[in-house]
Amino acid sequence: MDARDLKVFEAVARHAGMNRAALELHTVQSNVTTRIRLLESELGTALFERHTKGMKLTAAGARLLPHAFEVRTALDNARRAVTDDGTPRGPLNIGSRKSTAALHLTGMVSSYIATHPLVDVSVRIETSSVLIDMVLERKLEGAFVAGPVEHPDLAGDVIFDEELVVLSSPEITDLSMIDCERTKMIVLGKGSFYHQHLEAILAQRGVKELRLLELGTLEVIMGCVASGLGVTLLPDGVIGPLQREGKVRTHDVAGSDCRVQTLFVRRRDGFVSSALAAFLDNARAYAADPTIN
Amino acid sequence: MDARDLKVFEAVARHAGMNRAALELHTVQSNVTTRIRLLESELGTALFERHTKGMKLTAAGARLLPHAFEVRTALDNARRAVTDDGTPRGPLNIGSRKSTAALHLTGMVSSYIATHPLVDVSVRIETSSVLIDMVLERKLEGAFVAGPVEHPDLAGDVIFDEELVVLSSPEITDLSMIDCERTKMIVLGKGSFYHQHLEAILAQRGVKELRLLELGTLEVIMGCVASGLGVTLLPDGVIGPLQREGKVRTHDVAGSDCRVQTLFVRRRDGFVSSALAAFLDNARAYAADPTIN
DNA sequence: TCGTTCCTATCTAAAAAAATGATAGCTGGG
DNA sequence: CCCAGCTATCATTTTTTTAGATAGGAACGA
Repeated sequence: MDARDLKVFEAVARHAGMNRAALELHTVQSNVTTRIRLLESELGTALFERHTKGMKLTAAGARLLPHAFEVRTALDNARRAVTDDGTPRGPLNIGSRKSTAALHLTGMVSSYIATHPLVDVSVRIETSSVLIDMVLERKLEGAFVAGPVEHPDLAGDVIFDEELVVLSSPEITDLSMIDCERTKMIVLGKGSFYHQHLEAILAQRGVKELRLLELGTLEVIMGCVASGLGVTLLPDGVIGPLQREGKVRTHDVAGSDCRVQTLFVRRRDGFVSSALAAFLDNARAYAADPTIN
Repeated sequence: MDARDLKVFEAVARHAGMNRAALELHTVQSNVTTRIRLLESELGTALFERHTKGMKLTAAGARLLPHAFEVRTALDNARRAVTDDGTPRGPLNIGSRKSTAALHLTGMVSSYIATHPLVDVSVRIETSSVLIDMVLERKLEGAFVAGPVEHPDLAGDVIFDEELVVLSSPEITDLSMIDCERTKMIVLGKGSFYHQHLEAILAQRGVKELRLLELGTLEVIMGCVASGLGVTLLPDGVIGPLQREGKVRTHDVAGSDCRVQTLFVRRRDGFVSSALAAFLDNARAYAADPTIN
C-alpha cells in the first residue's frame, strides 16, 4: 500500500465511481480499476461493492478512508516542513473571535508584522464555534476562541486568562446606583460572551432591563463609559490608563465566575509553519506584557 | 514525494549512508542514490550533505525526518484499520503502574477476557514514567499511569479518580493513638505514590518514623491492617466489605490533597484497535461500578 | 607512499510497473 | 429493446525502477 494508491482510493470513494475518479486523477478508468484491484488484493479485503451505477464503500473501505486522509495530510506536512526553512514568510491564515480581536489583535499583529515583514497575515473574524469548524476543516491554521474547548483533533493553548470587571463612569460608586432608564449596556457585539455575562451580572445585582448599545471599537466604548452613557464589561488588563486617570471606575464581580480564557486552537495534525510558531511566541509575549509592543 | 521515497530517505538518514541503507532495503546502492537524488530535485532542496564517509542530514533533511516517521505510522494505521473488522481479537499490549494493577487490574481484566476470548492480553507492570516512555516508543498501546500527564503526543483519559483514606484497625479511632513502636506503614510498593503520601500524611498528623511493611497483594494488606499490624493508605472505593463488617476503620485525610487520578495514556497517533477500544469501554464501566464484573 | 577499504555518482541494459485505448459485459430506465 | 453509464479485461506502449558494473574521492594503516 502506498500513498498513491490511497489517493486513488480516496478519489473513487469520494466520487463513488471509477470513471469520475479517473477524470479527477487525469487518467483513464482502466487504470483506476487496476489500482483498486491491486490494492484490494494486497490488503486481502474488498474495499468497494461494485454496483451497476458505481462503487460503494464496504465496511473495510469505510474504515480505511479516514486513514487515507491522514496519510495525505502527513505527506502534505512533510512537504511543507522541507520548504519552511525557519524564517517566517508566506501566508498566515488565522481567525479570532470579535472581542479578542478588538481588545488584543492590534497589539499582537502590529508588533508581529513589524518583526516579520515577509508574512502575509490574514485574520478572519467569526464566532468561536464557526472558527473551530474552520480550523477543523483546515481553512484556518488556528484561531483565538473562547475556552474551554475539548476536541480530540484540536490542540488549545491558553493565551489570555483574564478577570472581567464592570466599568462605569466614576460617579457610579456602586452598581445599584445605576439609573436603569438612562444607562445602557455597552458591548462590542450583541449576544457575545461579554454581553451575556454583563446581563447576568447586572441581573444578579438587581439592575435589570438596561438598553443595549453596540459599538465597534474599544476606544469608543471607553469614551462612552467615561461620559456616563453606560456600563460595560471588559478584561481588567486592557483598561489601564483611563482608570488611572480616574475617568472610569471598575467594579469587581469576583463572585460571578467572570474569568474568560482565550485559547489559540489548531489542528493537532496541522503543520505549524515558522510564521505560525513566531506568531504564537509573539502572542504569548504580548499576553504576558501587553505594553511590550 | 511518496511514501516509498520517504522510506528510503528514512533508512539513509538512520544509517547515515546509502550502502547501509541499500542493505536494509534489500536493494542496491545505485538505486538508493537515484531515489534520493530524485527526491531532492523534486523538493528543490538538498536533504543530505555528501561526505566521503557517508551522508549527513542537512537542516531541511532534519526537518523532514519526523514527518517521514509520521507518514509511515499513518500508513501503518491505515493497514491495521482495514484488517481490524471491529471484533476484538489478537494481541493487546498495555501497561499498568503497580498500585493500579493491584487494586483494579484483576477486576478489569477478568471481565474483559471473559467477554473477549480472542484477545491475547499482556500487561506490563512498571513505574509511570517508564510506562510513559514505552508508550511514546510504541512498545505499548497504552498504559495506566498516575496523573496528571502533559505531553503533546499523548492522549490521556481519566479512568480512576479516587479519594484516598488511611486504614487502621477498628481500635484506632484517631491517628494520634498510633503506637509508633509497634505499628507499621503497610504499602504495596516501597517509594510508591501511596507510600510517599502516607508518610506525609502521618508526619502532618504528628505520627513519625513508622517502620515499613511491603506486601504484595491487597488482600494481605487488608488482613494485616485488620489485625492491627499497621496502617495503610488506599482509595476508598476498594475497601467496601471489610469496612462494613467493622474489621477496619477509615480515617479521612480531606485536608491533604489526597486524590489520586489514574489515567490511561496512549499515543495520539497510535491506532486504537477494537481490542483496545473494548478494553477501555470495559475499564470505564468497571471504574463507574467495580462490582459490575 | 602505496594499497586497501569504504563511500557516493553515474551509466546501461533489463525488468517491472503503470498508463493507455479498445472492447466486452452488465444493468436500469426511457 | 436499445441506450446510457458503469466496471472488467486485455494487448500495447510508455515510464519507472532495478541491477550490475565502473569510476572516483578520501581516510587509514603498513
